[in-house]
Amino acid sequence: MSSHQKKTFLFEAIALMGKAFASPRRLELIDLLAQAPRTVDELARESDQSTANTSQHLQALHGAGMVTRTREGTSVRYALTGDDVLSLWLALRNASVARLAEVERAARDYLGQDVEVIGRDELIARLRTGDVVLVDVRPGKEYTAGHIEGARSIPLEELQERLAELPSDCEVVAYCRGPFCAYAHEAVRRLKASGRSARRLDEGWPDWRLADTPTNHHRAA
Amino acid sequence: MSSHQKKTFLFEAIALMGKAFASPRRLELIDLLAQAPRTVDELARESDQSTANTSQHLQALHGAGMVTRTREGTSVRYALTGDDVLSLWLALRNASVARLAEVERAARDYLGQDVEVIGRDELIARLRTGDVVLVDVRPGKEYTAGHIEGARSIPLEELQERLAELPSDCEVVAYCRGPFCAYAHEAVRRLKASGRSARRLDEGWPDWRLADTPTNHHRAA
DNA sequence: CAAGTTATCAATTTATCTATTGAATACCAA
DNA sequence: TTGGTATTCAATAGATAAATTGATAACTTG
Repeated sequence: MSSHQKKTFLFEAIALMGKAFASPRRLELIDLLAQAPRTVDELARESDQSTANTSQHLQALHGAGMVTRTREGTSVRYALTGDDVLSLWLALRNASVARLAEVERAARDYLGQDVEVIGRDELIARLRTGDVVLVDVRPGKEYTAGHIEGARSIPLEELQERLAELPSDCEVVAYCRGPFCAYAHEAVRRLKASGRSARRLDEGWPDWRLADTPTNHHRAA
Repeated sequence: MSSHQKKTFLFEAIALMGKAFASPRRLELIDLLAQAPRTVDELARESDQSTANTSQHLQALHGAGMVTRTREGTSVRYALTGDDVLSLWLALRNASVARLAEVERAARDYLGQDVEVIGRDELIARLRTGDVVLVDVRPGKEYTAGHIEGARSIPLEELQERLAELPSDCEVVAYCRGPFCAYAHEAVRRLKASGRSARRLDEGWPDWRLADTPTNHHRAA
């Protein structure tokens, strides 16, 4: 076999993983799994597609080495294989918004009116001085699977009725799944409508966690 | 338009970039562009495919925001859009070899017998004490487009006849395009066959350069 | 402006991918 | 063992993508 043919096989093998990113449906599944492992059924409901279809996409992802599957009684729980895969997804997400105007437009359209943001460094400083309260507005299960240290969980759905839990004399910072997730945007809008001072963290939990472990993200986990 | 429909549009937009990674031919082009900008004709020759086909793939990459095109007289020069795209490609390459056995196998098969490697940190230390000579065995144009500081250019093709240029009393370290490039492997094998002490650097020029600028690779360049 | 090079376009064929449907399988609990 | 739930399989139709071919357009040089 010629040398160039061998090189062709190599690129074909890499493309096995590349193909996994070619379908919007699969990207949506990856995005959900980036927050927490989930069963097929949960994924199907949350991504609004049929169970059979979801299962097939998950098998495609499994074939590309991007997710692991674990049987749990009657259901099967899928999870991202490791931080290298997570970081790959985040890199794609960030590059696409930086380089494709249509992504930027679609994101603005989905997220609605932008709200004031706070960056990582400022948040860390303000958490240290204690004049800010950090709120995780994702669903409870995702908070349980992992969250920023010092954050309290108030899922967006419960925000309205649990307003009293938040001290009224200090600023609220909300975060959610990431820059393309609407939860934190909506939370800040609601908080402001209730007369609170609020901003959203400009990154989500996966971004925060990866930045916290500054190992080389090119490598395997 | 419903909220979920807007989210669907967002993922469809991101998939525009994801699709770019779905074809082995395109990956080969990206890999070449990761070293240095090139014209359509050069890319077609180096990736061993027709000019028309190459041009079409390049247009696909351009549509995905991953390459820029510049007319230069009678030809058109393509280049990767920025470091975020480069780092995305490296992340895919590294994740695929870590997670897919077929990539690992295809790589081993293409690269042949493995040779001794040296890591980044050790190389830096040895360069400081001066008891090692670093050689860039990529084609001259790629060296010109950028190389590791302190490296000298001896393209693999010329290695045999230029052996005398290398001091015989110190170890030689060779590097090339990256871990999937056969040049450094072959260079080390030839050097050893000539009785030299030689190892290959375990990363290529793009990897080295990105690691040197420890900005967050998730962000745009 | 004519000739030659480089790149792109347009049309076609072939191959691959996606979503849907309905059936089949694996597991749990009674 | 039986019934119920969760997941996967198999088959199909529809949609997309890839490589090839030959023609066209853009530019440079003589």
